[in-house]
Amino acid sequence: MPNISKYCSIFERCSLLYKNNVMKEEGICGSHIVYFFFLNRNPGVIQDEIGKRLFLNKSNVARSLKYLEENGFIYRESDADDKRINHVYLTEKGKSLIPKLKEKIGEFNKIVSEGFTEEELNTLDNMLYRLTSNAVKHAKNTEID
Amino acid sequence: MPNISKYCSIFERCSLLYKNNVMKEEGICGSHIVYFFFLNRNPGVIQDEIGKRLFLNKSNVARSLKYLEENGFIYRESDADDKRINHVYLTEKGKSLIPKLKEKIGEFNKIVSEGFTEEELNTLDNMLYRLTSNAVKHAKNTEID
DNA sequence: ATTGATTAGTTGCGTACGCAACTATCTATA
DNA sequence: TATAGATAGTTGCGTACGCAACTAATCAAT
Repeated sequence: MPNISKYCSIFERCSLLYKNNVMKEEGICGSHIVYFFFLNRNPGVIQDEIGKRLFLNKSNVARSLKYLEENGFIYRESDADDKRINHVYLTEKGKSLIPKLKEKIGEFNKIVSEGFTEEELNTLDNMLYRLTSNAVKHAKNTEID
Repeated sequence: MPNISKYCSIFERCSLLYKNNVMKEEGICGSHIVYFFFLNRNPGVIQDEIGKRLFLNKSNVARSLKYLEENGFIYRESDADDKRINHVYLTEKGKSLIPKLKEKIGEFNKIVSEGFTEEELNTLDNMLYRLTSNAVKHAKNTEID
């Protein structure tokens, strides 16, 4: 596997550049997109879980959610039984952004998957899941989303 | 391609964590490794070219090379005909680190490629090259290494 | 019930990165 | 040969990230 790591690294930088550009007009950063999708699928999830599933340090989760809350995209509710816990939800404003995000990400996906068959993309997705699971397991012994 | 981007992002973070850990004792950061390999293959390359091939902003190239030079891993020679240009080379100290780096990266590769056949890894490498080339071409219209 | 360990979340600090503005050169054209 | 534009590299600034130390709350074991 001569260059897998390098390609992931370069792809990730390109990806963030693209996302930052197209999301600027929505008032969010490229790095926020994963939170929108994750919260859309998992309303009420707690911060700690977000970090574990997305393999993000909880300090980054705290900072990103702070921004998203201050700008009205999400809200947090303290758990009734355990006051340490915050449940996180998309606001209506946050939910209303989902289609736009999907559209923009779809455009990017179309660009980078040029020349790939549907089957190849599924294979790639599956391989990257396995590769990343191995890496995550080795690093922290957790499961990714 | 539901999650390719997310997996690349997570994999990249795991990868950097691992590299930073194992390279600490060598006095370099995980992010420096690509420079060693690139300079080993391309002695005398100029900074601008490094940035283009590795898809790194030239400001980062300048900063990383400054560190590597100050710590004796590389040296730079001004071009005889064009004083703007720096040719970059590994020093003996830098070259002597290459086998160690290969060994450490090899260990990481072994971990993350658990469960993959040789053929699958070649397929993955090829697909990631194509994916990343598409992304890079779209972002900057350059070729990666 | 008290106290020590654990857990969720926040914050300060350091590193990696991109962008824009800058300097110093080189090139082209007039 | 002036001078405007292009090019290689550097630096200041802002963002994304991880780590470690912190607070507040909960749990467990006596």
